[in-house]
Amino acid sequence: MENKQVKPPIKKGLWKPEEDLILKTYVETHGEGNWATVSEKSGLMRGGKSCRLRWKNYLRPNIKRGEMSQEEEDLIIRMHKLLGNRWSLIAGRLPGRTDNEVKNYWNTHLNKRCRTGKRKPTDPSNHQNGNDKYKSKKQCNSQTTSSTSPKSNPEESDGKKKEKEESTVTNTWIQDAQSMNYYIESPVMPVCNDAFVLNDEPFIAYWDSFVLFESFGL
DNA sequence: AACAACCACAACCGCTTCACA
DNA sequence: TTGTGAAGCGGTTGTGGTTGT
Repeated sequence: MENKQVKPPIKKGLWKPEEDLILKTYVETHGEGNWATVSEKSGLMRGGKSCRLRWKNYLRPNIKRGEMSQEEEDLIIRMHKLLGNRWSLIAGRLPGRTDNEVKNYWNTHLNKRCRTGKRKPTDPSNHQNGNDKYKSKKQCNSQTTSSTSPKSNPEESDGKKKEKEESTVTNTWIQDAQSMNYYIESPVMPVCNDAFVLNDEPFIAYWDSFVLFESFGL
């Protein structure tokens, strides 16, 4: 009974800089993947999930930190209208941004604004100064931009989910799009928005989201 | 100065999906 | 085809800084 190996307790809570350094060094040396062994072999007393999340959201190269630009913000709003809470998909269209960051930003900034119908003024100066009440708080890991990892291309693996979501996502998107004055034009897309329903089935549900995005010029 | 309330963000949890034997 | 472990995802909670009283 007692010969079971007692696992060391998994550490939780905020990551310390030295832990970041250990994880970063380890992943840069050995590569991503197999997160369960990363925590063991690196000596970090963290769960594999925690390591993966920390790497993905903060330590990975090309992570973009700091305030969202007006363009990014608009994109999030528009895509959320189309896709709902598909944060990984939305983040996939924002180079350097993570799903967690997009989700947090939505929940803290955009959600309430959209609910109240207010929009942030487009004045760029407002962007630098506005809402930076807490800006200096946690900006320790600033990096520059680039693309997301190729492995987790959410748009490809997303086909199966679509059917499940079609009732919630697609039923209103045309109305939303129209209300936002989008003009949909695509080689494979009928010009008339009303033509998206085939035999009671929303036509859009069978599309790859890529087509959807391209159609909106995103 | 002290404390409570508020806010933004980091991290965790549980479920789902994927990959592979 | 099926079982299993790893990875991914989204919702929720925790943490710590700022502001107001």
